[in-house]
Amino acid sequence: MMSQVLSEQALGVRAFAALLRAHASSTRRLNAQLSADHGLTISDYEVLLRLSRAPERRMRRVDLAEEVLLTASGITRLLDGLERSGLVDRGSCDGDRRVVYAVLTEAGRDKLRTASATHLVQVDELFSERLDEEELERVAELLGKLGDGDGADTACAPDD
Amino acid sequence: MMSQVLSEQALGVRAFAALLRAHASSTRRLNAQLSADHGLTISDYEVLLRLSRAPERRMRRVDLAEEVLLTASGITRLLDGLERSGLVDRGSCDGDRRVVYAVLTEAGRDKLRTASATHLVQVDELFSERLDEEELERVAELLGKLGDGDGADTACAPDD
DNA sequence: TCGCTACTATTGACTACGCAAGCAACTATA
DNA sequence: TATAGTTGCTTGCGTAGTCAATAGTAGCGA
Repeated sequence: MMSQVLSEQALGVRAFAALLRAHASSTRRLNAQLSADHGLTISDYEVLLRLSRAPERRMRRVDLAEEVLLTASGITRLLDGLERSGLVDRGSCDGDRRVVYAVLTEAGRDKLRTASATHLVQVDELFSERLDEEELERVAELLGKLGDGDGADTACAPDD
Repeated sequence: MMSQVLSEQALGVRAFAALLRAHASSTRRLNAQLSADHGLTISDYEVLLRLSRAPERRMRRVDLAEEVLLTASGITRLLDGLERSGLVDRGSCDGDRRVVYAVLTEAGRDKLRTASATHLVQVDELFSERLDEEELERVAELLGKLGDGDGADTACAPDD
């Protein structure tokens, strides 16, 4: 009776295994490239990117955390690093003194621009190497359904 | 001219972003469940699983590392934990004294069996909740192409 | 047999997170 | 206003994983 259940489960379980492998393999490669070329992790990049498209290039830390799927403490530490590198600044919020904005600096914008130039090419190389256009579209769509609830905009290039 | 390049890249880049979100969201949830219910991480589970299906329920550490996409040192530390918990044992290899087998113990088999009972259900719940059968098959296939080269057998249930 | 290179495994130092706990500031309720 | 509950952020501590360096073993060619 267990094996009955198991065979029904095989599909989801197989999909998960494939997800684990695809993620490990692609992030290892892209993270290595991004950090060698620019000293950034993928999460760093994602944060800079979100900030660059936010109004006034700033966001509350909670919101940022939610968008890049980190916890509150994760975002604090990540931003510590970006602040030390001068890519992000802190800004206070009139009207609610609990919140501390993360604000993209000029240096941060520059960094994002130069990092994008190589990173986006590398991402696309990796994926186009293995899937054709139709497949890429489909996999993005299906993975979107597996993401956390609100399928936020997931485009990955800075606006300008 | 940059924007030209960017629009061509959008597909792979979007797929990658979706992969990151889908992975973070599903592993966080499943890891939490697996560790709450059984004190195992997903990697622990994967290792126990591979061992359970290997001849004589044992594998060289290098091979294990490659299968679960960890580095050599990563496997050493992971196995340290499983050894401390008595789920895995060390075995030496006549003929090549460099290699140390990781051997699944009886306790390890039991653990894997009981963990599977809940874990597989949870994995499947998560995925079936969001994708139908045809979609699951398709996403597993596409993700398979993104995995590291040799698309090893990725089934996720113990044999017995 | 001696060295040379390749491979397996481990260790130390480090990073990137997560969780739980805590503080400070806001909101609501009375 | 007091009091209670909630939210935003930070901090201490623990864990999982990486990389670089090391040691032991294997196997080869001179």
